[in-house]
Amino acid sequence: MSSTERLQRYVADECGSCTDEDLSERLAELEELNESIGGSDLETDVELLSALGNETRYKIVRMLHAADDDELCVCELSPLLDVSDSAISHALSKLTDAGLVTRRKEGKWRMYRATPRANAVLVALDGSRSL
Amino acid sequence: MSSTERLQRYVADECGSCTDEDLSERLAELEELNESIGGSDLETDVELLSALGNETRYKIVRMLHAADDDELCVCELSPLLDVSDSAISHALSKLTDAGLVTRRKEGKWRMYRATPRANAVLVALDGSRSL
DNA sequence: TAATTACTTGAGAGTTTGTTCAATTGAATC
DNA sequence: GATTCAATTGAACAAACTCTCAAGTAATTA
Repeated sequence: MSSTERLQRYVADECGSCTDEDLSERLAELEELNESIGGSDLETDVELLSALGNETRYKIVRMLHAADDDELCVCELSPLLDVSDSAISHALSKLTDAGLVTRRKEGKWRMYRATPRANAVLVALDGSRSL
Repeated sequence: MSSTERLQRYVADECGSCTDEDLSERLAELEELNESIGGSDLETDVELLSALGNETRYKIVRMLHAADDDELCVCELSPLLDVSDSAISHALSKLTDAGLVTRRKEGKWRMYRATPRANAVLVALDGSRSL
């Protein structure tokens, strides 16, 4: 059974009948919904979301966000996270790739800061918690 | 080398010196940053983000979001996703658990709708794309 | 009531992830 | 220049994920 046959039965269920034209029309409508995803830069968004969807990385970004527009170095993050420095470094690397944090060298220290996009997502999460 | 020793050297680097009291103070400040995460319901947020951080599930939520406040049934999602119905069902189940979609029975069809929180997160992603 | 339909569920295979350990880089200090 | 220090990188491996297939369930239809 193809998935469009099922859709045809669904449309028939909805509308009383479903010609092949009706089916094509509905498929076109759905295709349009799908097109609208095109404008959303799927790959980038999924990378961002999966980067943030991990406890260690989420905590890091939360801390940087809570630090307002201040930077923190790895040595400041480390005491509050119960994973190795190596794990923190891997996490920060992934977060950087995903566009959630930026990195700056300061002598032998590396300073990290949450990006505006990271802040926007966290604000949205906080604001939508009670919806 | 403990991570607080390194922090002590960092604070000394910043301020010229770092007594044990200075160190305690800085640690307390960082602890406060960490406390502020408490109010964010870490587990729920991470579950939500990791649920959305997958191509199949992201596409589904995007389609439901693009359908505005309309519901879609599995049979409408299926033609546009190149995975099995079973995979779609697994995906929808995870999205439901994460609070991103709601489910309703309508005869033999199952209707899905994006939650307000899902919509809020997608709007934030769209709005922050150019930041 | 037997068959069909629309999905869901569970098991299992292959892949990806997240962590640690060991080694390395680049900067500062001795 | 050798050493120390902060952080990164790569390898390795267990744990978690994502998909498919096969079987199951609840609703409709014959």
